[in-house]
Formats: sequence, C-alpha cells, structure tokens
Amino acid sequence: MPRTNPRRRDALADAAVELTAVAGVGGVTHRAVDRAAHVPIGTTANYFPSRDELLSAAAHRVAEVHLAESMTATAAAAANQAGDAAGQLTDLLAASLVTAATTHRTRYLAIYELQLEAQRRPALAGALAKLSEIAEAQTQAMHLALRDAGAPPGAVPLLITLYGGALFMLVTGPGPIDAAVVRRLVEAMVTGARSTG
Amino acid sequence: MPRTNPRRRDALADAAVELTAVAGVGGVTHRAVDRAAHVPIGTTANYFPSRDELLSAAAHRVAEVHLAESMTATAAAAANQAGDAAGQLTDLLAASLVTAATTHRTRYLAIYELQLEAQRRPALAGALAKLSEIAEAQTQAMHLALRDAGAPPGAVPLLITLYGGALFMLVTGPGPIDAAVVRRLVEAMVTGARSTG
DNA sequence: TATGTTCCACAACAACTGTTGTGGAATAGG
DNA sequence: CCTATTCCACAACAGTTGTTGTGGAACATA
Repeated sequence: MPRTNPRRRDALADAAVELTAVAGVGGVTHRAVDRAAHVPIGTTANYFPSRDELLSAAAHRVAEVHLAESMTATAAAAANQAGDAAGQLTDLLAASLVTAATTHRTRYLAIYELQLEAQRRPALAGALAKLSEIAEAQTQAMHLALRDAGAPPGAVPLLITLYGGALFMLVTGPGPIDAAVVRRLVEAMVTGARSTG
Repeated sequence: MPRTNPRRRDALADAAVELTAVAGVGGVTHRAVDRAAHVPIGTTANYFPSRDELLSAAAHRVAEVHLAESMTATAAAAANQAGDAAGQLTDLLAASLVTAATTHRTRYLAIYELQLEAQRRPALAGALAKLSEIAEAQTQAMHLALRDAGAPPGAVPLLITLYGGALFMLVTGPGPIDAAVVRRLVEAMVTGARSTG
C-alpha cells in the first residue's frame, strides 16, 4: 500500500490545493501536481491512486489548514472582550471578511472550485463537510455576542449564510476589496440578523 | 467561415450550458456537446473552433436566456404596485430567491462554474460581464422601492451583493430549499440594507 | 551480513482532448 | 439543367489524461 510518508503527503496535498485555485479543478491532475510540487512524475499517483482520492485529499488539507489558522484567530479575538457586543461582532466580522477576501483569496477560490465539483462527487462532498462543521464551531463567540445584543435564536446560521455568500461575491467579483464597502456590508448583515424574529 | 445556422448555434450553446451544470466546466468539450445535443461529432467544433469560443458562447447564451426570462418576470412584478414599499420588495426578493434556487438551480450552477473559470479566461470574463449589467438594470424597481422606504443611496448595490451571495449559498448548499428560511434571510437583507448609512 | 518490508520512479495502456484540414452534400442563382 | 457557394460530417494529428503494473532502491530487523 502506498501513501505513507506524511510530510510528502501534506506537501502534495498543498500543491493540489494551490493548483485548484490557479488552474481550476480541471487542472488538478496527478502529473500536474507532480510538476507543481517538484517531485518525480508518478509520485502523486502513488500517494493518491485515483482522482477522487486526490481531490478529496485537497479538500481535507484545506480544511486542516483552515482549522489551524482559525483557532489562533479565535484566540486572538477572544482576548479583547469588553462592552458593546454587536459593535465588537461587526468589527470582528469586517476584519475577518477583508483578510479572507485578500490574504486567503486563493484558498477560498480553491474551496469554491471543490464545492462545485462536490456536486457530482460524493467523496468530495464528505471531505468538504468538515469545513462547514469548522465554520459552525467557530461561531461560539458569535453566539454569545448576538445573545448579549438581544438577537433571536436562529440569527447565527442566518449570519453565517450571509457572511459566506458575501465572501463568495467578494472573492469572485471583479474589483479590488474596498474596506469601507466591506464594513457597510457587515453592518447590514449584523443589523439584519439581529432584527430577525 | 463556419458558425452560420443561428438555430443550431443556440441549440449547441444550450447543450453546452446544461453540460456545464451537470459535468462542470471540465466536462464541456466539443465532442461532449455534440453527444449531448445529438448532433454528429465535429459539429460543435465547426461552430466554435476553439474552447474559448465554446465556453464564451455558453456564457453569452446563459445571459441571453436569463435576460429574456427576467424581462417577463419584471413586467409581472411591476403589475402590482401598492402600499408598503419595503414589504413588497421583501416579497419580491423572497419569491425570486426561491425560484432561482430551485427552478433555475442548474442554470446558476453553470453560471458559478463559468464565473470561476473566468478567473483565468479573460474572454469568458467579458462574456459574463453582461450578466452583471443585466442584474443591475434589473433593479430599477428595487431602486424605487428602497427610495420610497427611505433607504440611503448605496443600499441597492449592497442588497445585490447580499442577494447574489445568498443565492450561491442556497444553490451550492447541502439541504433542500426551505421557503421560511429564505424568507427570514431576505427580511434580514432588506432590513440591513435599509439601515445602512 | 542476510532478509523482509516499505517506498518510489518509471513504463505502458487505452481513452480522450483541442485543433486543423478536406471532401462531399445541400442549396441558391442563373 | 448547370454552376458556385455555403454548410457540415469525418479523419487525422500530436498531446495529455487516469490507472495499473513492475523493478529496484532504501530501510529496518534480526
């Protein structure tokens, strides 16, 4: 059985993720990953014998990296907790949106590519499901902030949907990211979510 | 020069759009379109000599069909105009979201596929730009309704972004479309957009 | 050192791709 | 009926794909 060296595995999966973003799902082939990762032709095919496994590995990897990064981000956000809950939530989400749409833009492009491919590839859908779980678990702070701000239950999943949708529009949209525009967007999202009955 | 019979052209482009939705951009090949449209192998290659032209034709076609349909929808919506502007807008958007995410789901899947492919295919980006123009022109009624409801300028593009993002989440999300959830989503969007300063 | 096991580089396969060219059918003009 | 032009079905090309198999290197164990 192949696929044994964990370091190589992750490196190949990372290369696959990057390839997904810059070349699309269609550009993710065993040989293309080999070239991108500067390993001999055939290596990727040894670690991920089928294309399903290759794409699922990319999905798992992107979830793994995302989880690792968001844990530190949450810790930092939890550090400063004072006053105006809704305002803090707005600040947090606006900053999060901007960095997601700029610094991590290629990562989300890859995620969207995989998300669409998952429509016709059940194994990929399973791998991507973990990403949604992360997003939900990630919003414990959001729960508290909204509860403090007097929002009804059900406001959190609503906010998550609005946030995720806005991120897609920003990432795939034409223009550069305008922080002021993002700020207004988040204000509208939070206000709207709080007002829901 | 090929590509002459307009009816055949549209039929091939339609087949390309459907293929984009069910097989992804990567599945849209000359021969695959031939098979899907039940025409002899080689036909699509005669009408759209390069892959760029083929995908761009699919984008143009999806915009064309979308425009034709949305014009009748707008006419119907403009028919009943009375009272409570914001409430009417909410009704209109909620109904629009539901049909977009259910009846026209495959169309939007195709659009998202093409949108991502356009990131690395300038010709496609140009073809898709017309879709955004349609969406903006489509919102004259939205402008009026929001103005009547005392919303600030800039609320309309904000609402369009929220709407487009929510549609993506609904179309690519796992579960079926729940009309009540969509309703709450739209209420939050409209409330949020109106409150923006 | 001998041995068994893990890992990997490479070859080979059939199938599919985009693109281009060509010959003939269909059609229109006279 | 003849001719010229438009349209299209098909063949051929070199290249790439997923997948599988194989032989040997590297390694640990004894």
